[in-house]
Order: sequence, then structure tokens, then C-alpha cells
Amino acid sequence: MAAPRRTQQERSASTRARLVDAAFACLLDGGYAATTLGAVQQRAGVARGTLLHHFPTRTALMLGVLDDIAGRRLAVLAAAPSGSAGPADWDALVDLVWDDLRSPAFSAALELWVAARTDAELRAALVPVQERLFGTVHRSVTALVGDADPRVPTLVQFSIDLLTGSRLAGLLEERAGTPAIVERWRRALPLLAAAPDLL
Amino acid sequence: MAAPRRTQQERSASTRARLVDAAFACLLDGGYAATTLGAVQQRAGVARGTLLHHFPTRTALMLGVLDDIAGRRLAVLAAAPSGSAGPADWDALVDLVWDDLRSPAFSAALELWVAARTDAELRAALVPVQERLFGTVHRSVTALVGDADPRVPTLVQFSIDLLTGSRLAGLLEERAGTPAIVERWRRALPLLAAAPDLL
DNA sequence: TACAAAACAGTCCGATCGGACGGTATGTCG
DNA sequence: CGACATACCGTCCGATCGGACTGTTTTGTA
Repeated sequence: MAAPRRTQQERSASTRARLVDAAFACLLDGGYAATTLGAVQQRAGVARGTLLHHFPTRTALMLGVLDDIAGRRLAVLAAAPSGSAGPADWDALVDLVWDDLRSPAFSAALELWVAARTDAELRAALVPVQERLFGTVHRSVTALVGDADPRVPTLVQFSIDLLTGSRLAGLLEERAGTPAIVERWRRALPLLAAAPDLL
Repeated sequence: MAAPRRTQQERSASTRARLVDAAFACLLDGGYAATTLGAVQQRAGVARGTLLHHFPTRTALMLGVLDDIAGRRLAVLAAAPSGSAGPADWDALVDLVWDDLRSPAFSAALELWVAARTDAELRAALVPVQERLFGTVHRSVTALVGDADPRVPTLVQFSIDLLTGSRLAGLLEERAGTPAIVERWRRALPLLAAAPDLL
């Protein structure tokens, strides 16, 4: 063993991380239903009892994954360059959102999301996270573009929703036209930003 | 019994329909995982053997539901008024898509969709249906708007994707700002349609 | 009216699920 | 160093899953 001495906190955190990572991986390539205690346990190289020690129920494990995903997405946003005070950088906005949507985290989050629709406990935990995430995304992305214009929030929401829908349509199989759509939306954004009579 | 005489085909079709409806309902309020043979059987008021007689496997049952959903959505599109040759009716486009997205069929389809990401057999059956559906939606909706302008397909795709993303965000809990976003997109569409330099 | 086929019914089975539990090793602190 | 807490481990259990199976009723045909 290369780790001769580790504090309890280190041991615990390390195992927890391994479990969350394993669950995330299971979620990604097997979906919510296939993310069973056995599969996660095996993937993490950990005994059954260990898993249930850190996460007393399956839902608790899912919430752990959720926190992890949310944390990572928030970290990405925090690392994004905040408003350069220059002209609204719509390209950067599209890049930021689009990259996020194409990350594995989105697929895993989608699994949890859809599962939460019919699982009260999961939904109860997911809704606040979602709101916090939406709020932060919106704030972070608005900072990228500037908020002098009252139309900015609307255009940001347009972009998020449009790209999300686009990503969802390409979930099963890459849609041929998607890159073109994203590219055209890039060009459409400044037009709308300049349009005088858009509320 | 009010049905004194029914041909085999009628009986069979009726039971099949009951099974599909029951599976659809299960999918809707329990999700994919909770749509078990037992639940469907019980909901349809049918014995186990009957279910497996009509649908030899669970996946076959899901494919039955898929066909049903696809058929209904296609029927709605077929019933939509085709191009009145008047000026592009963007409002009708938004209505058509938005109504479809808010129907229960969308939630059920989403369950199948997400499940298909990690289920090869389901995906193999879903991808062609999806393409046919997308194509028909696009064609039907384009007919509603007219295709004189080469920018129309892009704007149609923009609308579908944007509304889809908006709907997804409101899946767990109605997002407060969603109606406003839809309303603003209604106003944005003609602006983009009139913009000269949008490819 | 006799009979084959198809719809329908109910029971059974191996596999697997989430989770409970008691026991062991490993850090932590008086 | 000894008592304690916490991380880790492996086995067991009731419930439930998908689906195989055999028998019964209903229907169309000869």
C-alpha cells in the first residue's frame, strides 16, 4: 500500500468520492434503473456494508451524485471569465452553455431529473438544487454579457432553452443539423440584441 | 355484458388497446422503471398470461406504447390546418409545438427517450420513429408557415428546440418565467424572419 | 355440431433488488 | 496503552422483477 497513514477524514472522503464516481459512471452508461447498489459497490471496489455506511439508502447515494454534479457545474461557471466590460460577448455565452450541455454531467443529470419527476423524495431534493443552479448559471452568464440592457435576461434564457432542446434532440443520435443550428443562433443573437422593439 | 358478439380481431384489438393505455398511464405516473408487467397487468384488469400473449416481452410492450404515442402525435399534426397561404403564421407554429410539448404524451415519450439512451433494443426502435416524427413535425409546421423563405426551416428548428428546452426546465416544477419566455419568443420570431442578414 | 386456433387465465421459478445486521480493522483520544 | 468511535466488510432476508409454463374459455370454420 502506498498510503501508510491516513486520517479518518481522508479515508472517509476518499471512499465517498470513489462511491460517488462509481455511481456517476453507472448512471452514465446504464441509466437510473441500472444504478443499483450492487453495480455501484462492485464498480467502486467496495463491500456492500461500506456503501450503506456512507449512504444509508439508494436515494441518499443519488443525492450525493447530484451534489457532486451540481458542485462541478458551479465550479465551471465560477471559473468562467466574468464580464470583460467590453461589448456583449454572445459567442462566449453560447460556448459556455453548449459545452456544459455536452458534458457527461448533463446526461447524468438528465437521468436524475427524469427519475425525479416520479420520485417524490428525489424531487424534493432536486428542485432547490435546480433553482440554485439555474440562478447561478443565469447570473454567471449575464455577467459575461453585461446587464445594461433589460433584454439581456430574456436572450440568455432563449439561448439556454434553445441549446438545451437542441441537445436533447441529439441525445440518442447526433442530429446532423445541430451544429448548423447552433452556429445560426450565434448569428441570430446580436440581431435580437439590436432589435429595438423586443420587450 | 354490453358486447354480445365481437370478432376475434375486435376482442384482441380492444385488449391490446387497454394494455397500451395502462402502460402509458404507468409510464406517466410512475416512470419507466415502475412500468412493470405486474403494474400494467393490474391496471388493465387483465391476467399475466394475457399481457405476455399480446406482448411477449416488456420491451415489446414499450414499443407498443411508443407506436401509440407516435401515432397520436402524428394525428394531431395531420389535423393541423395546412398553410393558409397567408403571411407566415408564427403564432400558430408556436401554439402547435407548445401544445404538443405540454401534453402527457411528451412526458411519456421523454421517459422512453431517456431509457433508450442506455437500452440498445429500445433505442434501435426509437431512432427511426424519432426521425419520422421530427420530419413530419418539421414538414407539417413548415406547411403552416410557408416555405418561400429559405430561413423558415431554421426558424422552425429554433422554435422547436427553444420550446423543448423550456418545457424540460419546467418538468419538475412550473418555472415562473416560462409563459413570458414563450410570449417573447412569439414576438422575436417575426423580427428574425424579417432580418435581412440571417443565413 | 365437432374441432383447431387464438384469446385468456393463473401459477411457478430463478435472478436480483434494496436494505438490515453483526463482526472486524483502523484511526482517535484520555 | 487501553477504551472508544468510526470506517469497512460480508452474509442474509423478504419482496419483486421478467417471463416460462400449463390449463381453460371463446371464436371462426368444416
